[in-house]
Amino acid sequence: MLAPIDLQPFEKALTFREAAYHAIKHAILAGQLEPGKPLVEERLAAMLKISRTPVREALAILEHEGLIAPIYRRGLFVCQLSRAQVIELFTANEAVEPFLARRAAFYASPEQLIAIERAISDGEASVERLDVANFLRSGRMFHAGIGLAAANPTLAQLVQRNEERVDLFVISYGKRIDAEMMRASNREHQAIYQAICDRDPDAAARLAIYHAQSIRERFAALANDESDA
Amino acid sequence: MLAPIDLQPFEKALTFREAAYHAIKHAILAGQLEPGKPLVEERLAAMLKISRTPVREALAILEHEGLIAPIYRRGLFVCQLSRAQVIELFTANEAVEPFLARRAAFYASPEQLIAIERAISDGEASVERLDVANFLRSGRMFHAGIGLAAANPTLAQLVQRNEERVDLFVISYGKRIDAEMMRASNREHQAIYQAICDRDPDAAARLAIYHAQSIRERFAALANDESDA
DNA sequence: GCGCTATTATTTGTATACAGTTTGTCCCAA
DNA sequence: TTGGGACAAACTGTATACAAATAATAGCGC
Repeated sequence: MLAPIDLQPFEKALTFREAAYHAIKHAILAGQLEPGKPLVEERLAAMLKISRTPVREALAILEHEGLIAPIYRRGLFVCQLSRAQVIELFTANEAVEPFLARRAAFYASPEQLIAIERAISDGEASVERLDVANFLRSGRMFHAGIGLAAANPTLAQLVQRNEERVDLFVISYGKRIDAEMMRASNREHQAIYQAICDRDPDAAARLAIYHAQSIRERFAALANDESDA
Repeated sequence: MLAPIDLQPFEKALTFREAAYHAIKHAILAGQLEPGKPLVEERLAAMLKISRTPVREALAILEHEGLIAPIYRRGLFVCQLSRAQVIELFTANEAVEPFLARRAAFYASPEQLIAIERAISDGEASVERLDVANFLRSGRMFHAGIGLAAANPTLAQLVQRNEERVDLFVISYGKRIDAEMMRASNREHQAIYQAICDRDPDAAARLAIYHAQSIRERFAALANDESDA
């Protein structure tokens, strides 16, 4: 329990702060640091084998991103999003994703298309292995790829952060994500990708809206199954 | 030169970090900390009469928001946005603002309408006094008001941050903002406000698009006057 | 045995200390 | 006078130290 977080994969970071930021974020999104659980600074520092100072700076950023939440003098906790918050995120995505998909259909370079395709393949591979964490990660890669291809860093970043927060919700509430849900999502990704390859902005935008809406419906159904709020 | 930043107005903040965050951000957006100028941690700490630790945490967040940028081992600098970056911000706004305006026309409460109206009045008062900093601030208040009324914190926050970064550009490049520009912007704000009051979502969205586009054109013209990139 | 209070342990929020790097300056030589 | 190198100063990035506050625990009375 002392070293589940590894600094190694992020050593490319110049500063300990960046390394801690990526490592902690990764641990959260991989489900290693569970929503609702407290994050003890000293423990994280020990895991990363650094001092509390850069850890605190990383945590300040993650807090600002909405992945963790503080209670004054009591500590930080991995966020547990409410259903209403997730709905709100999806609403935001419904505004932004079609815009990005449309632009991606205009601007995507061959390399960017390959990156998107790779994310889709990764997602499909995850279904077979029932690897939910990797499925979510591939979804983030897909949307990040679209964002990059759309040549609008601001909105791309927004979508990426939204995806992360949605995934956090899935991690806490969505134990029962099944293969069929994953396959449906992958099919929609594939369709968007195809429209972008075909340089068909209208289709890309339309499919992106459809994807955002059907994801929302799938998740609403899933959340309704849970008894609590 | 030792105490231009006052911690006083933000003492409501629980932590020094929050106070520093707000104070530094305020100083940047008020033009007291000029774009391109270095931010020395110890100096800021001295100005705020606190230690470097909470200052650094605040700076980490501001860096993440894109208001300041670091050069490794050389220091932090108030961002100087390029014209391309600003165009990109406007493009993002053109996607998001109509969405928010439309929703505001649905959901705005009477109190929220009053807040929006107050922002407009504040902007109009700024024209008379040729107070650019306050004009910009009132613009941010206006868009923040729309965002709040639209009941979508995620997108509202995005627009607010975009506005801040745009204002940063204005501060560095837009010395020659004239009364006519300010008046045109105010007129467009007024029109959007009216549509929201009339509960006319389509008009609100249309006027928001028009506003975003015409702002972009005004700024493009302004930036083109400058010789440098 | 159960509830209440006092004490101890953790843990945060802030300050200070220290090491390494970069920048600027001064001096000397060509 | 100017170019280069050593030295000094300033500043960042990180670690450690400390105080205040909260949570946990033990002891006590009933």
